[in-house]
Amino acid sequence: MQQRNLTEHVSLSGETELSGKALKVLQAARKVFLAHGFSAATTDMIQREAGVSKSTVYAHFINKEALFTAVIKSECTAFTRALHNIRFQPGRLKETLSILARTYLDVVLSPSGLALYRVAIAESARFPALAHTFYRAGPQVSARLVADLLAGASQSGEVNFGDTSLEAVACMFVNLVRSELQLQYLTYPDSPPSAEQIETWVTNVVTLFMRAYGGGDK
Amino acid sequence: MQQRNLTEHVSLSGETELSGKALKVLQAARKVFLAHGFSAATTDMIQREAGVSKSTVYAHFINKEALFTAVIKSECTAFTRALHNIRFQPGRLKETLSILARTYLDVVLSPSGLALYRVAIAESARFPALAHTFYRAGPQVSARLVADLLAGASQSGEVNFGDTSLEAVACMFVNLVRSELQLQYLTYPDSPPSAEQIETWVTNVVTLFMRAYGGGDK
DNA sequence: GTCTATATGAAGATAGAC
DNA sequence: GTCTATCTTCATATAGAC
Repeated sequence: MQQRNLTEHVSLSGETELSGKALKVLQAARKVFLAHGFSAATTDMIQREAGVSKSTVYAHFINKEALFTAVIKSECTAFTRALHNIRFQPGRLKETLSILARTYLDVVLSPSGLALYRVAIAESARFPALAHTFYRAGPQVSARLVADLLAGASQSGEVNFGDTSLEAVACMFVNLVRSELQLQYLTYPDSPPSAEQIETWVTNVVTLFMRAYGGGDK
Repeated sequence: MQQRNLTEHVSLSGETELSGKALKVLQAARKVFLAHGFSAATTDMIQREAGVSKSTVYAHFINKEALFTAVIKSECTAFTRALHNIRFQPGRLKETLSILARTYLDVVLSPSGLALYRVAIAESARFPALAHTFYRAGPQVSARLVADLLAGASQSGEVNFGDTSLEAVACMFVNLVRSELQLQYLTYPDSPPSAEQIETWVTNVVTLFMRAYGGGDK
């Protein structure tokens, strides 16, 4: 455990209580770390952003690493929570996949979703455990969600995956939904994907999967 | 231009001449920046790695930013060159796509390919122009290569893309080939994807596309 | 161009009063 | 817990001799 004597259970989302200034520090750290990454962020920026003094920062977190860890873990938790808001009803697989894809992209392409990806990847050498947490909280959870959906469709005979495992299909789906738009946004941060671009991409991806696996038992 | 009086045309790959120590500096900078990113890398590391003094570094590059820019541009050029080594013959689309996918993954999952991606993304806010260069040199070139291949297959009636544009199909293909294994390697740098994992993934992806678009005119 | 030595500033972290 | 003031280290960059 790398925190100090916080009231308990840190969470940026305010699930739980933390003395006022500690929360301010954590929120400030979130903003600064997500914007600048670990190395380029300074404790001065965080302190200033939080409106507290340096020693208040260090009263709550033993050092910069601990603060970073707290922020990233908290973001991963929030990310997973956002994913679990994705709901779908069985039947009408094509529509369901489209909705799921759009909702997933909403999270992935949100400012904090994008920044979390960037920072987790950038710091994977220095913070390997955080990178693992990120993978499990994001890509892995998403693939699991899609796999559950596909399992239902498979049982009802709506789809036929041939020799490809259901998990592999789910994994391919989430990767394909995410990758190109995310990469474009990461490399052109000033030109976020337009709503039309997103819609076209989702349509193309869903069409690809329906052409390949749709049409039921063969 | 951010370099100083180099003999001419910097290139890490040794295309061209640069006074001995300047090349040493650039090679050292490559190693250090790709390993640590921009902020965590220090000119001390580079100087030590190159076996020269601080002032030798600054005799050739006006500052740390210029050195970083030179390194990343050079890596992007090398990346594109590696991609253009991908050759394929028309006909036998499925085999050709598999070969292309494996060769592409070879480049993307190489230590320098992976590091370039990580650093370009991590520093896209501070060096937007470099991020653009990276996107064009990597993902964009790859998609173009695949599009050219698919155009041939489409003309010969080997495939039918329905309402989806050829460029979109090519883009989806390279993204799907890359994304999952790259992300796994980025988040678990100590467990590179195994040969079997790569083979399975490529098979699944190629199968997906052949099921969706193969079988010729419909 | 290249070196040694150094100026200058900034960053992480702490001391000690309240 | 919180502040102001400060310690210490280290990073970028330069000066000046050869």
